Amino acid sequence: MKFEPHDQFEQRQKKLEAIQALGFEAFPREFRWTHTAADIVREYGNMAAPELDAAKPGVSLAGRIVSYRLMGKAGFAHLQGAGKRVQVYVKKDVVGDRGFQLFQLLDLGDHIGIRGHLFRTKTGELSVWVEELFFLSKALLPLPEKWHGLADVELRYRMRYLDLISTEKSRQVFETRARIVRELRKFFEARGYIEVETPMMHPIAGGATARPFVTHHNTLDINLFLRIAPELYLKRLTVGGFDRVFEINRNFRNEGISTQHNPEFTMLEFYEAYSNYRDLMDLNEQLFAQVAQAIAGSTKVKYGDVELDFGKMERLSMREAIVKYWPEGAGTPPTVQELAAPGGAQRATERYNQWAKANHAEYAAAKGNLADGEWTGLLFETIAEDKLVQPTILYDFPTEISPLSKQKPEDPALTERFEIYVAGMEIANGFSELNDPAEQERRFLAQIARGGDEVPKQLDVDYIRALAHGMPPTAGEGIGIDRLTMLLTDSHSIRDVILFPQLRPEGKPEEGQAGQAAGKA
RNA sequence: AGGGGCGUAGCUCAGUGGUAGAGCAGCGGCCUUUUAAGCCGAAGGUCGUGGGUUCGAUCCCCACCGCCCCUACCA
Repeated sequence: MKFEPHDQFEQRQKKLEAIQALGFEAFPREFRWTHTAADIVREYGNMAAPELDAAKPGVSLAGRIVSYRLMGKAGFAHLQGAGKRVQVYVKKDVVGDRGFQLFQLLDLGDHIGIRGHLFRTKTGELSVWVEELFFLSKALLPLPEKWHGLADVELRYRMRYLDLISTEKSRQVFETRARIVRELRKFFEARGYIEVETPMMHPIAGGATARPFVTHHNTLDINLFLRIAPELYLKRLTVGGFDRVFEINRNFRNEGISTQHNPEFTMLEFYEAYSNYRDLMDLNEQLFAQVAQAIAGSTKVKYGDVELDFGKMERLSMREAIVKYWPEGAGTPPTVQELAAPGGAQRATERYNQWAKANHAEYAAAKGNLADGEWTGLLFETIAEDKLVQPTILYDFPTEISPLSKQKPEDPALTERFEIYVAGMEIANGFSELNDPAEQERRFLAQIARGGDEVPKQLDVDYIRALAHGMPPTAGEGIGIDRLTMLLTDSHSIRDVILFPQLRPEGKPEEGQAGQAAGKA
């Protein structure tokens, strides 16, 4: 074992030996505490010095030493637990020679337990008058600098444990994330949903358009894909009679990494039989308002320099959004009817691109030959997506880009699908589920014919067969938990809401990496 | 993948074409109500890596490695 900084590591090992020489165990097994730091602050935070002196409330407390001031024959330290800290005061003539020798051998980062009573110091800080000290664990490596903490973002991600100790804001983000997940479970359980877990390893990576990770099962000798979505399994469950199901778990997509993308990310997916996409839109308005209220205490949430209002959601069809956010100066906006006409979306996009070229605006670059619906999707993403800052339900997606959604009865070019956008990010995606097995097969085959590595190579016959056994009319949706957490914690990088975000492995690339056999690209 | 930025002590950061600095942490000493404790003393560095220019490079140039941001793919 050899870690930087060697000198401090060795120094602390010597101290640990000295602590053992005093008769303390190096790695004790337990400490029976009576109060947490939070308990002490909550119960005695407002008690004045004379009251404390009269009552001398007894406490046993454990925690990590995060500040340490030794002054000859007495000293102070702060013990931190679960983000809260309490000062302790250690006096040689109270704790005795052995106890004080132990105190002198402590370092920032060590865990100790103390028994004593509460009092206030001259300067008024609520503190524990230590009567007995218990050694609990040595930090052989030092903590980050006590005032600035850990500022290097790379170190914060790689050594998250240090970030959690020294950056209170970071702790809170992950506590909030846990509360968000709890609220979501409460919301769905209150509506009669049951939570399930479906496979993460799929023989066919379906349910979304994305490049999958491939792995291999030795005994079966088959390749498997880490799931890109749980969708097709959850819908098998609605066939099976689970009329209201949800799953909160990871998806894996072998694509770019950015402030909004991590290769593994957490989705809530839920399916509700006998409902359609309009029902889900209504449900979402309640859901987002309720979660925001529970987490932020208001439906209005500060995100950067804007205030997001989850109390109401604008609803726009995709074509309406294109018309609404058509840039000024790019000529007359197309009408919804023009966009709906054959070739209309392409003509509008070309018109937009002429303007974009001349004005150095974002260009709508089409890859290959696009169908009408793909043009519509492309144009929307180019001119409107990042304008959708306030929570917006965008609905009626083209059929060509929605292979799992049910078509609108009055217009088969469109599906009953919506997405929720907030702060320019896609947060949710839901639709009336396509449950016609023949139509589903036709769409899958069309996808496969089109090709590309974001699309399965083979038909998911098992899924079609499940549909053929009869799936009730169902609406389903996925919500990105990481992005939702970003919104509710004012975080602007997905890495700040994922405990251990994906980074390049440390050290030399050729050493011991899993994918070495693949060689250089 | 393309563009921009960053990389100096364990941590947070200064700095200069002439052999490297502070604060915190650590070490020795003093200090029994401090709180970014204080005071005295000593220590700590292949200035990301490898080339090049130069009498001389941490600094200038090139390549590579890593991280961050933007763009592209995507949720």
